[in-house]
Amino acid sequence: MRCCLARRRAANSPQKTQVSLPEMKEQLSQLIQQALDALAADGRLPEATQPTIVIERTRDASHGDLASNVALTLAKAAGYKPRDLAGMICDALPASPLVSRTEVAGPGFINFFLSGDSSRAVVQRVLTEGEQFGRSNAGAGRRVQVEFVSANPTGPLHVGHGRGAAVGDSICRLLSATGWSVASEFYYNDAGAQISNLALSVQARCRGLGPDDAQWPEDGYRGDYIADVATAYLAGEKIDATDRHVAGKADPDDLDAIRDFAVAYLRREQDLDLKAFAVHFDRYFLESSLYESGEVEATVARLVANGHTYEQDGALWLRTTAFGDDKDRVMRKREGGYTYFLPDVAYHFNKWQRGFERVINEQGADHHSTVTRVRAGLQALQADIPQGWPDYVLHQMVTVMRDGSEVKLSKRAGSYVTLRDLIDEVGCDATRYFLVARAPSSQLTFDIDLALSQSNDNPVYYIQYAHARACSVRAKLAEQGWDWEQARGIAALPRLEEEQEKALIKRLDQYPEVVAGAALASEPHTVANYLRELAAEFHSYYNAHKLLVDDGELRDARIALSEAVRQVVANGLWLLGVNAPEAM
RNA sequence: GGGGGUAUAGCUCAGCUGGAUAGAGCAACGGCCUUCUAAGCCGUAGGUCGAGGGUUCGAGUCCUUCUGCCCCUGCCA
Repeated sequence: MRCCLARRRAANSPQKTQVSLPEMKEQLSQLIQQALDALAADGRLPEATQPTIVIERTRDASHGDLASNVALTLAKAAGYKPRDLAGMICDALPASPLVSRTEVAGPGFINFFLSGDSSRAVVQRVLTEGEQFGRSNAGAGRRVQVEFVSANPTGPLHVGHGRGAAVGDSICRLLSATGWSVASEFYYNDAGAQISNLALSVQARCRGLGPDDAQWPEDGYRGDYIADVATAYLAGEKIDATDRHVAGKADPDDLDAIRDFAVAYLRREQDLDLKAFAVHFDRYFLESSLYESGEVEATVARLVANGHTYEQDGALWLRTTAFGDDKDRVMRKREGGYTYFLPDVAYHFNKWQRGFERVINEQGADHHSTVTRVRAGLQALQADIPQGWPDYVLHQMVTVMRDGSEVKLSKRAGSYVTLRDLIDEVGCDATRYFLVARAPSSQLTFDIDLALSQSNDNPVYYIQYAHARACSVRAKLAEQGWDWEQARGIAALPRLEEEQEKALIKRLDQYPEVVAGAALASEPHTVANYLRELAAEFHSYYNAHKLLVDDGELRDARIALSEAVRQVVANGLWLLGVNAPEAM
C-alpha cells in the first residue's frame, strides 16, 4: 500500500508529465545545438554552425522515438562522413532526464529513445483533457468562412454534393478544433436562367406533359422529382425550408408562383438531405440578394472605374488576362444580363468585407476554372485583397459502384445518384466516412457493397467497433464487481510495459499533430487514416492481452489505456462527423 | 490545341513540408471463439511506385519530357 501511494505521488508530480511533443522537439533541438556549439568551441566544427535542426518522429519503433538528420545535412560542409559526425554530436550531447539513450543509425541519423515516463504521460493528458485532447489554438480565434455544397435548388443533392458536404463539414470541425472561429455558408442562385428553366419544367408537369412530349421545354429538367413538385404545387402544399416558406398556388399559369414554390420545395428537399447527413450551415446566401443590395452594380462600377473593362461585340468584358487568366471574360452579356462570374466576384468581395481573412471554398473540380477568374476579378477591384485569396479545396468526381459495375441512374433524379439514396441505403455514418476518407484530389469510387457490409472489410465499423469495445470493457468491469478510477489508472501507468502498449501510447501521442496537420492542409482524410491505424493497434492489443486481469494495478493501467483510446477514437470520429457508438 | 488533377500489390487506396527494408484493407491461401462483443485477431503470398532524364548524402515524394485516364476550356452555374 505504501508502495502504491508513493508511485501515485510520483506519477502526479508535474515535472515528469505534460511534456508535449513540440516542447520535446524544442528541447532536443537545444541539446543538439549545445553539442554543435561544444564541437565548434573545440575547433572540430566550423564556427557559427546554426543549421535549422529538424527533429522527426520515427516511423519504426526500433529507431527510437524521435530522430534528427543534422549530421546528414551538415556532413558535407563540415568535412566529415555523416556517420562520423553523428557520432561526434552524440558524444557531445548533454545528458537530459527526458532521454534514456541515443544512437547513430542508418546513413547518419541520431535516434533518441525517450524515457518511458515521459512517453506514457500522454495517456494522462488524454484522460484529463477528454474531448479537448487534440484541440489546439493555432487559429487564435481568427475568423474563417467555409463555403461548401452551394447547390442550386434545381434538384436533389447528388453524390458529388455529398462529398462536398462531408469534406466541407469536416474541414469546419477541424478548423474549430484548432482555434478558428468558423462560419459555414451555402450559396445558391434562386433567380437565374437555370431557375426559370426549373419553373418551366414544373409548369409543363402541371399541364400533364412529360420529358418526351413535343412541347416539353428545351433543356427542361427531366427527373421524376419535377412531377412531385408539380403535384405538391397543384395541391397547394405549404413548404417550410430553412430559409423560405411558401404555399403552392395551384395555378399552372402563374410562372412566378411556380418558381417560388419550386425553389422552396427543392430547398426543403436539400435541407432534409443535409439534416439526414448531419451537416449544418450557419447561413444560406442568395445570389439574388447581391442584386437587391446593389452589390452587383457596385462591383461593375468599380471594375469599370478601375479601367479593367472594355466593350466588345455588345458585351462588357473584364480584362482578367491582366491578372493571370488565359482569356478575358464576359461580365455583362449582349442581351443585358450578367454572367454568373460577376455575382461570384461580388459575393467574394462581400465575404472579404465581412472580415474573413481566410475563406475556403470547397467545390467539385469541375468548377476549377472559376478559381482563377474569381481571384482575378477580386484583384481588379483593387481592394487590397491578397493574391491567391480565397483558398479552394476541389474534390474530384465520385463514381458509385454496385455489384462491380457503375451505378449512374437514380429513380428520383433520373441522371445521377442522389445523396439521399446513399444515406437511405448505407446509413449516414458509412456514407460520410467513405466520402471523407479519401484525399479530395483523388477520384473516388463509392462501393455500395463495401459500405453495406457488416464485416471486417468495412473500415467504418472497424473504427466504431474499437470505440464500442472499450465501452464494453468498462461495462464488463462493473459486472464483475470491480471499479476503475481515473486517478488510480494514471498512477498505475508505469505498469504498461508490453510492446503493443508502447505502440498504442505512441500512436495516441501523434493525434494532436494529425489534427493540426489535417486542419492546416484542409485534408480530413488523414484523420480517417489515423483512426484506422489506431483502431487496428487497439484490436490487436485487445486480442493479445486480457484487460480485465486479476492484478488490480495492472488492470487499472490497462483500462486507463483503453479509455484513452476510446476518447481519441471518439474525438477523431467527431471530426469526421461520424458517431462513436457505445455498443454495436 | 490550352489549363488543372491523377498514375503506388489483382482491386480500392495510404504514404505527414524528400529520409532508414514502400504500407493498409479487400480478394487468395492457412490458422484462432467453453476465457473482456469473431463487426475481431494471427500467419503466408503479392511491387521495376506509368516510362525516360535531372536535382542530392538520400526521390514514391521535388524539376523536366513522354504516355494513359478524369475534369475544365459557354455571353450555363
